[in-house]
Amino acid sequence: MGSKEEAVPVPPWRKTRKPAQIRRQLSQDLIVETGLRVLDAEGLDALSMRRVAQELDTGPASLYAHVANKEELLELVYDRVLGEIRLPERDPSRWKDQLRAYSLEVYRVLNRHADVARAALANIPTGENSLRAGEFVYGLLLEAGMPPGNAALCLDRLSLYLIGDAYEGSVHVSRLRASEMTSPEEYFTAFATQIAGYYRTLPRERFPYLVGHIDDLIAADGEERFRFGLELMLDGIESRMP
Amino acid sequence: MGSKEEAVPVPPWRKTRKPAQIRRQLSQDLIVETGLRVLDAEGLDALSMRRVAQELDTGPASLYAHVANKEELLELVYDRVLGEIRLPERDPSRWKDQLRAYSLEVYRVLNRHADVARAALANIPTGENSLRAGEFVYGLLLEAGMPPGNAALCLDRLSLYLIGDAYEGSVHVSRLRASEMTSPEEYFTAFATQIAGYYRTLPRERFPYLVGHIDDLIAADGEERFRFGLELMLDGIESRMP
DNA sequence: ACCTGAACACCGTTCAAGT
DNA sequence: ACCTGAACACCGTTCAAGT
Repeated sequence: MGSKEEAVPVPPWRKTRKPAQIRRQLSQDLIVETGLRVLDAEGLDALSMRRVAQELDTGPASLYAHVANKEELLELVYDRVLGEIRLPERDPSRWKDQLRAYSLEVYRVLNRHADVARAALANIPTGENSLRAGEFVYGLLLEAGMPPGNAALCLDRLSLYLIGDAYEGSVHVSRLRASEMTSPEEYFTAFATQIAGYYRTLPRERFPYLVGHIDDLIAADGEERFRFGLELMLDGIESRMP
Repeated sequence: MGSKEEAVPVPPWRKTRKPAQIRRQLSQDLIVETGLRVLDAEGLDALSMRRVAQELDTGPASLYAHVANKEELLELVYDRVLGEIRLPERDPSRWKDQLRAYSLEVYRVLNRHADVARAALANIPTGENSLRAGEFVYGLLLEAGMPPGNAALCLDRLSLYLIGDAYEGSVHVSRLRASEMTSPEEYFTAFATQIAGYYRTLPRERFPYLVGHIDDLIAADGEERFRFGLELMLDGIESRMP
């Protein structure tokens, strides 16, 4: 009879293959969750079907029972992230403030999961949470009195701006990841001085304005740029509000 | 002695390897040109180092003598495309018209090489032609009287808008390519009716505004959307012009 | 300096076979 | 219905060897 001692560890040369009856309990949610974890930790380039499967202790083929293909997985991950967007009660009398707050909320959510924007722009989102956000913005513009056609265009262009900016930001995040730097600030200053150094080597007679204003060109950081562009759009929208 | 007849075709079982002396005459320009050709014909997904090498009748390793890696190749292809942008003489008294015309020119050039935008947004362009375009816009804004800091932000945001829109367009082009449709118009109507059909299945009580205005939401095509967003930005810029 | 074949360490997806 | 191993047809990049 065996003793009641602690179980002996499995010897390393034994391939501890679980019996076929104990199957992995996969599910779409689990796969999406795992995908997001890989995305957050190591970026879009690391997010492969094989990698997600590995993380779930199975082979890549197993995923295809729950997800049509990689594109669908990315869409699902993206919509999961959009679920983090918190929306207030609509108040059309304060439409501009609310649109600004909404945009900053999206900015923060997308930047929290840097690389997800790289997946977003490549697809036409029709997920639950994407619709929720769209309904909020579109409803706000209509209730504030904008004609439906113009409101549709405003929604479309604002969304493009939010995702486009996040995409650009994600490029920097993946460069930060690739470099050995730790803080975003360190990366930002390193990047800015690198650009500035390059600009200083340019022929002044061909690019007088760029070379002459290097410091102005690299002054603003990502969030300042985002806010400036956002105000450009909001002012443009305002001037089309009856 | 051999006859003077027509040369006999090479038998298919003979591997007609050219003698090692006749080396391929590669060059960076040739590689970039070939890359662009593949991109235009079959899209970004088809543009691989191996494919370009194949097109040039050589192995993928040969490219690395002229190009650091795939990223550099994409940057070079992108800047080659930007070289097609034609710029007028700057006339600051007509800055808004000129900025509009410039934007439409960029729109057309980027859409002519659909997928190149997908390569652009992923990199920080420092090429010759990218600088040329930047100098034009920045100089125009400065000469029109805008303070350097604001002009830098306007340049940055306008560029993001142009590339972001082109990127979005390229997604549709690659879907058009994947489908069996021939004309962009056919694709656009198919896409619009598909979206409309999907929206009609949504629960009305949760998304009243979106479901209630389906036709307004899908009415505008790509260029209309682009122009609307452009005017939003130009108006915003104008209101910051002293 | 430029070019090459072979190799390395990866991909997404399919398919027949299992439960 | 769900899961699996093996295979297919691809990737980008490196490296030692050639000229």
